Amino acid sequence: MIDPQLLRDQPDLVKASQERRGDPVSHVDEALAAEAARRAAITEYEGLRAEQNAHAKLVGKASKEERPALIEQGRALAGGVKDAQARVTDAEAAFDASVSRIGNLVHPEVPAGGEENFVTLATHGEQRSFDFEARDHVELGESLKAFDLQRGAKVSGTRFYYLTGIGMRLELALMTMGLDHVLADGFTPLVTPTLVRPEIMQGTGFLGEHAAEVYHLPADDLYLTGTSEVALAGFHADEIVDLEQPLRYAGWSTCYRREAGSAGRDTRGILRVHQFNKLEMFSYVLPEEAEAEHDRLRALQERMLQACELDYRVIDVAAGDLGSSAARKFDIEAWIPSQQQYRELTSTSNCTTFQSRRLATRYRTDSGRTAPVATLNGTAATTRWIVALLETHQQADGSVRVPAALQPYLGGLELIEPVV
RNA sequence: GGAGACGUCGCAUAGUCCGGCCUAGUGCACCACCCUGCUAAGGUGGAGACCCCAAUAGGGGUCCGAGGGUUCAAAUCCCUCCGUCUCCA
Repeated sequence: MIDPQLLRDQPDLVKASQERRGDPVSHVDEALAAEAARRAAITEYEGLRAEQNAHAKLVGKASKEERPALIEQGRALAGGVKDAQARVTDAEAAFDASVSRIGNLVHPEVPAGGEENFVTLATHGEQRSFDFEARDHVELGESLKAFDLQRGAKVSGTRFYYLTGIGMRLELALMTMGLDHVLADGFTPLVTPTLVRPEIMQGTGFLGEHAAEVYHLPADDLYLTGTSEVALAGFHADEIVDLEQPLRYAGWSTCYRREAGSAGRDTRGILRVHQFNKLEMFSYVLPEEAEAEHDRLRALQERMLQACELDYRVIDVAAGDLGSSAARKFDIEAWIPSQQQYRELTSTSNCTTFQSRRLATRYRTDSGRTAPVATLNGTAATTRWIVALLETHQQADGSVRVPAALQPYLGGLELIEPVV
């Protein structure tokens, strides 16, 4: 949620941010009007309520003879209070709906424009190509018996798969290597719930524009999370946390995504699937430390990609392609030889205080007040990395070389060979 | 799945039967000061979260797991939900 104080004091700043996102600027004035209406309703209600409180006290102290008349007066007051309270409820709901349409204030350095207007911050490696016919990850996966797509579809439908044999081991190796990286960086590892209550889903912002992406279990009114970011952001909801040291968590969980609206895209293989595993970093820091933390998450991600000997670029995602909670987002995309293009392997977002404001995660300032914390998240490893790994390290004979850093996680295995 | 108990301002508890004296008491912890020759004891005072108005001070409202209801008035009565615990299966 955007800071209402900022909205009031510097609406032009918020409008400019909306503009850069390509979102309607008119939402700002609408939210301002709703905010004013809300405050007016509250002021009116509180005045009436104070009057009623004072009157009720009189009744309590009144003598038997005086009571009937006073109670009669109280009855009249009660009606007014009830009406005023209903107006407050409505005004707050309207304000809530209105303000939730406004995205986080975009960081000044974020490039304007849409998906294609990203800025490349760094590249690493060489966009590998081969002097033989490169196989795509599906072909490799099948010959290595790393996954089984047909049976995945048979059992669960399209975009489901089994990881089999070396594929299953590769995923575990990647996740475990990621875990070792985050542990070395001081993150506390967590296995998180993957079913969450509506208010947590709502609070983390995933029921906004991407509501159709989320699986819902109506019988229990629970949502399946598309990332452990949800459970990690909810972890300290309604708490005042101590940020003497940053709070850093790494959540290991299965993720579920409906992939609504992506019909026809990446239908081959395990690039875009309904279910996968992910190790997700999540940091709670002081607002002034958020940018440094963002760089820290990105640096860890780069170390992971480098350990896997992948070719990649880091992009500064354009304003129009940011999630509503993110002020800035860096994606790291690995080179996929069969596609001759970069594909996202990690993403890290600085949500500043936007996410924590709705979830009511606060810290104590030096002056003793409470203030919303900054939250950041970033991928440490996911199932999708297998795609880049297989394709990048394939060899002419169809075998796949295991990067040195990953070998210890596969019992020292140096080469993955086709199963005949 | 069945039966029951419980959920109070950081922690622990009182209050709930019988609505108004609850502006939610007490202990511990916390902060400031006093006293004390000293990592102790004692004394005095302060202190919650959220919101509104004024914006220096201050004033007001909301919050007793959550949400409804009854009432002039709800921590207290009623309903629904959530959670914790105990026993049974």
